[in-house]
Amino acid sequence: MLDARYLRENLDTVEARLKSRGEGVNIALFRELDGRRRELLQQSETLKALRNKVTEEISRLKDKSQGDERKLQMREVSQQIKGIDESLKAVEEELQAFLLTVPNIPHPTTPLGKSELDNVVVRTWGDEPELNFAPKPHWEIGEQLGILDFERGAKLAGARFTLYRGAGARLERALINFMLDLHTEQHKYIEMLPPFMVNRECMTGTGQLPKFEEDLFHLEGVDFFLIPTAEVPVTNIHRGEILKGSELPISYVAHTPCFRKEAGSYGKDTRGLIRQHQFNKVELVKFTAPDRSYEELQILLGHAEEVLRRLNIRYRVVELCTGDIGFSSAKTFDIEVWLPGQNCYREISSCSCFEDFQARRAGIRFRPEEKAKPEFVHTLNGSGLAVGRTVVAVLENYQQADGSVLIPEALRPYMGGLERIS
RNA sequence: GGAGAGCUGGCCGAGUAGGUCGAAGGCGCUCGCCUGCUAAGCGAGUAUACUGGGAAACCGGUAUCGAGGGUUCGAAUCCCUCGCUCUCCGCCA
Repeated sequence: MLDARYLRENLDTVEARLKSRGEGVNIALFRELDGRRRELLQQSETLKALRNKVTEEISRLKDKSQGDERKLQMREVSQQIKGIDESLKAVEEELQAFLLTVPNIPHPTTPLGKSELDNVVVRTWGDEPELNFAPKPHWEIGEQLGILDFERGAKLAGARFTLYRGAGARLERALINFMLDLHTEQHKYIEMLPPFMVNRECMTGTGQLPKFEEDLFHLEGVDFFLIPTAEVPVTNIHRGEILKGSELPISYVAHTPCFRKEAGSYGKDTRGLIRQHQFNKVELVKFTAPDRSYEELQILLGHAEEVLRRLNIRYRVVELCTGDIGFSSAKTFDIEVWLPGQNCYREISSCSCFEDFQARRAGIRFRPEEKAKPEFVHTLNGSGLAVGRTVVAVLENYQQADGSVLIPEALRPYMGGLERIS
């Protein structure tokens, strides 16, 4: 959410910069609501000041009957206040509803562009595997090895659900443990295991609501949502809190399943593990002081990249353009992993700086100094990594001519020493 | 699911025959004094948001005692609804 006061004072700039996302802002609506709000607020507060004053006078009267006349007047005033406050509440709700649908302002360095076609490749790491045969897509490898069962996954739940079997299930679990150990032991993140369903406040805090409700699974009977990413519960850990400046940056890592309806992506990536309704992800989340956030973004990105380096899988880092960054993001780098079976790069991580956008929605602040005024923190997060897609990358990059798959060395300790799935 | 207790400032904790309570007191913290150092001691200060004025320092107003509503001239204090925490019983992984 943008700061109403900032918006009031910088309407034109904000409008121009949101335009680069391909988003229009209803400036006239904002002006009107904001103006009406302040007008009503002043009316209400003036009357309340009067009432408080008279009320205090009444309380000081020794002869109680003397106050009767003023009580009658104040009854009138209270009625007026009530009426004004009702209008005020309505206006504030409208204003809030409006502000919650305005996306974040892209960082000035975020490349201008309309779609993913305008994203910028920042760097590429690693080599393509030398495969002197026609590489297969992971769904063929997985089915032939009997470690991925798409048909039975569909039987259990439906399309976009997969049953992992044997070494496949183990591989998923190995990757989760490998990533968590890397981030906690080497990168010094604190491991968290949050609830997998959250309330509406959390979803609003990180920006999924109110605009993207159709992408979320909602439970029947209770107002809970299944989390689409650990970003939601983990960022909301500090919702409504004032942190100490000295404890920043705070770095959390969490593995959770993620649940997404994938509405609007019918027919896309229908084969294999790429686009599932449920998938595992290891997520990195940081809370930082505003002046450190972009440094921390580079660090966080590096931590996510490190997973693929250790697995020795080729990837590239892409900087998303203004037209492609997410609703809450000011700047985003995607990590795209090379998939020989599909002869393309696929997103495996998305690392973003949200500046104070989520912090303002969720009320996450810090005191720079012991007695200083609280300021909003900056929040960041990135996948470190999407586990299902990492399985895809391992299967496709480590496949052998005979249909077996080598286990990357870094993973072998997590696979009970297994060197090859065959 | 049943019965009960509770939710006050960074923390602990007063405060119900409604009035001067943003809220005693303590701890913590900050600054100053004192003191070879530290500790102890002494003094002062120590919430947040919105809003008006001001270049600013700052000054004023309003709101906030889990959340929302009600009664009242006036509510931390009374009434209602909801949330959360805790204890006991039942059920269950």
